[in-house]
Amino acid sequence: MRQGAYTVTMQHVLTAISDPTRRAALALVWDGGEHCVCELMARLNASQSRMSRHMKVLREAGLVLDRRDAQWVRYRRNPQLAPALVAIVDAVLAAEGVHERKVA
Amino acid sequence: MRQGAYTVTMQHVLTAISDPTRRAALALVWDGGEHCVCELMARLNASQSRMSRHMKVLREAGLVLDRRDAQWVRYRRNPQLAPALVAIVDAVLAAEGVHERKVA
DNA sequence: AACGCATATGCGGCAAGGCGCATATACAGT
DNA sequence: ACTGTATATGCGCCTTGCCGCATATGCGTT
Repeated sequence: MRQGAYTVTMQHVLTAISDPTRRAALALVWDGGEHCVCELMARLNASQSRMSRHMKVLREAGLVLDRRDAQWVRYRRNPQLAPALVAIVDAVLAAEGVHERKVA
Repeated sequence: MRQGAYTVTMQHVLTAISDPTRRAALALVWDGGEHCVCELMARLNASQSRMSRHMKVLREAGLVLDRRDAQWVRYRRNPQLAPALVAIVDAVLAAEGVHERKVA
């Protein structure tokens, strides 16, 4: 049945966005564009293995999709994400966005 | 400054709702009423120390408030919670609620 | 085929989190 | 004061999670 699988996904989503670095990566990818790991590494000041692993978690939670493009792997927001889960991500990113305005 | 403190709270909130038992407890308390630990224990089938600790995490995240009432401690939703954080909780609880309808 | 760049992953260490058990604390009733 | 009920917490165990390092893999260039 779907119910069980869904609850697991929900749990995965929450676990995924509970890490600051992953939230930051998600925020970058949430613009709808494609971003290679090297870009995310640079912008988030994260090591290669660390970044790669974090993206894996986001991917396995269903939040992002990845695509091979020559030597790069492009990550992008998953457009098929269930609306209820999109709502969660939007709420979280919005809550973080509230402050940075002050700085910017 | 407030910004740092807020980000920490945000992190606390996400950590708090990342646990299934805590989400369930939050859902119960989210009705606006007061609930003693014994009630939550019974309804969530959790041990006493486990329930008490989980509620402590929710309290420290600012999600709930507690009040002594004779031998009981009544927990309730925190009405002062920042709107941006309320939005997160609402989104999460709504996402979970989607399924239980099928069962009920 | 050899090299270089980009990404993924096995491994080990270390810190954080959840739980049960026992105990402490708070309060009410007798 | 003593007992019973309700809740909190110190402690130790065990699991999970994050990270760096080293290595493997995929792909393009020469």
